[in-house]
Amino acid sequence: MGINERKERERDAVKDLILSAAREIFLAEGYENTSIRKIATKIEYSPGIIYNHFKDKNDLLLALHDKAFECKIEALFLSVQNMPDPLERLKATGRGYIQYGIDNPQDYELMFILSCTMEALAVKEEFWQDGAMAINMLKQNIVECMEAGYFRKDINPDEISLILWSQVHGLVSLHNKERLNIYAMEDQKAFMFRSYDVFLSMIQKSLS
Amino acid sequence: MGINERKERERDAVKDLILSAAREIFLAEGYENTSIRKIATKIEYSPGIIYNHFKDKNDLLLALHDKAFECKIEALFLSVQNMPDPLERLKATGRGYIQYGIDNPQDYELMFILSCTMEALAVKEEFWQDGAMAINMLKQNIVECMEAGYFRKDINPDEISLILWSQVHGLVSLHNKERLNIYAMEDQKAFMFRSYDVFLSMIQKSLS
DNA sequence: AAATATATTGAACACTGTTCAATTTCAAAT
DNA sequence: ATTTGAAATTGAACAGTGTTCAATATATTT
Repeated sequence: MGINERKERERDAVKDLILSAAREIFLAEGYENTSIRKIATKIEYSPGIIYNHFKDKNDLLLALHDKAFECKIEALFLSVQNMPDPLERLKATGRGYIQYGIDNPQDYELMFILSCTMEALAVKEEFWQDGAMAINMLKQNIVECMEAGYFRKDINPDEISLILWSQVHGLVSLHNKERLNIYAMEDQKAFMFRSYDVFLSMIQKSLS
Repeated sequence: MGINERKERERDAVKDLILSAAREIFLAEGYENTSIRKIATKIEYSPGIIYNHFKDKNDLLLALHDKAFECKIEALFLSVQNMPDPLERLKATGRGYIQYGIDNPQDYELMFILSCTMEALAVKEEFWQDGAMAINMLKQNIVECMEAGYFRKDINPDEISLILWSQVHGLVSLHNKERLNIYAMEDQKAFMFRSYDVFLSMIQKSLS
């Protein structure tokens, strides 16, 4: 039955069309300005079509979230995978996270700030697997730092992972939400990375 | 001219009426569900009245932001003001910040996450003075820790203040936005505070 | 009592997410 | 070739949103 397969392909094509139009609008105009009607107009379909492919708007945004995780966060871990030194890898991951976060504020919001994505997961009674996966990579890296002798053996990887994640998330989100303007710095981003490096040296010193 | 003063009082009374109704709805239903019409209905006025007192919705939310800062953040610094030991004061401030943030997620969003407040300030070409004030208190506290011998003299208070702020903001915002559910902990809040204490001990050890 | 100034209204505009009966499209069965 | 049935698609409708503004009501001054 090749016909059913073709139909399924056509269905998926429309879904992809919706998603890429949504992504374009979302990146250009942000969460607040991404409307069902704008997406529908862009792909020259009726607004109703979107509800044949997604339960609601949150569900559509969750699909964008998934794509962002797939493309970017996984790429981040891949890009440092070849670094043999676990501590250097840990440091580079954080720097890459910050850089990605400030370069892609819309995606970052979707993944780590907006409630709609977590609500869409809750409706489907699903777990935030993308997030869990990323944190596991981080914890694994911390364990490797312990095994390599960089970190004491009596530390708790869960706690350290939360400290590291909170630090970089704090930096990115305060920056993206314009809260760092109160630091009258000539180069705000350089100030962030400098502070992150200080943080890293504190980690290294106190955990060794 | 007592009449003009009375008129001004009446104007302010309506403004306060709007603000307290807005605050009630905002706290109960959150940012997304706080509408001009809901506020107007609650105080039994026409929707248009709000625009006699506020430029737009962002401006109204900025007024709520100001109140939240006035009531809570200033209270936080006051509550620790009497602690003679600067390091203990610094630690307590962070703990108080986290506690306030997770106890008052709506206010926290208004102050440190939402863009609407910073946009309202930008329109008025104003500076985020509330934020700057709070960070200055923090920096002052860090300087006192240096003077008391807790911290090395060669550290940069700006960088350390950003590290401290990012850490607690990261914890609160990840928690409030449901991102910490991936840590399958029996008591998530206890895990946060435990991690914060580990962070503090790291700070203390590495900066001394 | 008339004129002025201010406060307040509520309809209108252009949007929003979502639903659903009606329509179109198209492959399968007769 | 025509009917049947199922799927895809539509677009109007509903209830909501922020915002504007001419019209109205209220209160003060002349």
